[in-house]
Amino acid sequence: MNQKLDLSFYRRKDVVQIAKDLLGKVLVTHIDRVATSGRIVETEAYSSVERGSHAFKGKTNRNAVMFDKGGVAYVYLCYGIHHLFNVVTNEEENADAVLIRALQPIKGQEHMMDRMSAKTINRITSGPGKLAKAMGIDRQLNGVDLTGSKVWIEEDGFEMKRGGIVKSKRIGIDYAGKDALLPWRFTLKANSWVSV
DNA sequence: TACGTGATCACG
DNA sequence: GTGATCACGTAA
Repeated sequence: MNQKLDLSFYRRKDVVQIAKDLLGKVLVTHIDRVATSGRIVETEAYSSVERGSHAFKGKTNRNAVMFDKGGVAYVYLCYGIHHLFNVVTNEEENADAVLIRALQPIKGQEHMMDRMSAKTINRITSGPGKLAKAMGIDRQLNGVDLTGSKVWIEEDGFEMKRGGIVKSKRIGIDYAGKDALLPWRFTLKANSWVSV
């Protein structure tokens, strides 16, 4: 049986390290009696002390769960269309989070294709909006406990290769000025499921 | 490159 | 109330 990541994983202080550690882990959802899972191949770290983060300007209605204790989901609607799934980290009032940007499908591929109205599985979870839809994630999961029964992240014995992580700047946050240049996006090297 | 889409937030 | 903005995806 695979091992769910526990609260001690999420409540560490170094969100950049957590973003790296999440690569190779498996995101699992059980939603509407449908089970899906996929290996995490792309993440981005967000810290409340830099302009790229939703929490930079303080607590608002939307970002409130980012200020919770680590180990809950932060899900919000982006551009009126896409749900984006984040993992809240660090201790209470330290509003750090990791955006999950791409997965390699493992379980429930037929269901993912249904949800996406897609004919093939190809690149169906390569991007944060797409993977949320394919996994059945929406704002109902905002604030949900990541050690519960709807959504969690687990280990399955997958071994990360040495030197297998590529870092780059984060996507789509040009408004953050020089903070947009921070190399806080992490991908699995040469993995074809990474987003474009 | 351009734009749909709707919640959210900072103004009054 | 109102308007600008947005951690995307797809089409062209």
